[in-house]
Amino acid sequence: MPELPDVELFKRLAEQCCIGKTIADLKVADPKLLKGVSPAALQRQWRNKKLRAAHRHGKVLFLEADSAGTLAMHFGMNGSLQSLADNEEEPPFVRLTLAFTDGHRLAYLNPRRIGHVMLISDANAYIAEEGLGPDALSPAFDYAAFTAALDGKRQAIKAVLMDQTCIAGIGNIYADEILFQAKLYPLTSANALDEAAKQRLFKALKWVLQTAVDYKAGAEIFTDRLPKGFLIPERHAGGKCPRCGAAILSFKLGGRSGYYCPRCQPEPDG
DNA sequence: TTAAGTGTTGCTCT
DNA sequence: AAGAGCAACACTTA
Repeated sequence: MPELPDVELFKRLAEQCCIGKTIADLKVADPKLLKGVSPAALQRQWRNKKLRAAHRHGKVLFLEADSAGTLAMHFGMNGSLQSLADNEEEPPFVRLTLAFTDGHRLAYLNPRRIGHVMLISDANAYIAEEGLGPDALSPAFDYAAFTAALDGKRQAIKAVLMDQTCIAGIGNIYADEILFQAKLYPLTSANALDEAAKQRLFKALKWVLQTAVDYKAGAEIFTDRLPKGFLIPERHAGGKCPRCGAAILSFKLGGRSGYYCPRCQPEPDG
């Protein structure tokens, strides 16, 4: 479920096991996911180069190789990154593999093949071309930047939170969580929020994303723990509000399902 | 067996 | 012109 917190963990994984190491080989198992370069050309360019750095902007992970460009990885609906030990068997759905000279591999998985891996010259150029807004967790995205991002937006606040050109990193699930923690009705128009609501929303945005990163980083693989009081585990039909126990309701926005607590997140005036 | 699903894009209709 | 809705993408899981 790669929204910002998940991609942040992929970035840390890459930093822990790959940065500064030399790429012995690069294998593209699924050319359809590769954009802007052919598998053969990428392999030629990246072989014997060092992986210099990993960066993240919103939901995109950047892997930077010494004098061989940067890979921009988008994980789509359910892609992931895994580190594989020397003789560890490859899991299903691996679409691209970096093999290092120390024997371990970094695998990009994507079961449903929605997503892409693109070779670019520079992360900032990619961000500008894609029109991505500021990264939701970057310190530069402060309260002033947040109110500026919301300025003049008449859409539902949830739609604005998920709009990657407005704020980068928030998807369907974390948008619901942030609105729940801020006690805001998801379909309220963004320009109907008063100062107090905006401040609550900004605090919830930073707190939810940072907390999710911290908890996931501390959790064992596959346990995916979240602190008490999060909506996410109850985010389904029949769920109960973790704060007040009311039945969680669902709604649709732009074809996506959303969930909220009608008691904690009441509809304004209605 | 059918439907829903974490993301994005592009088209259509207001 | 902006905004909303929808299908499509490819495939798994409930």
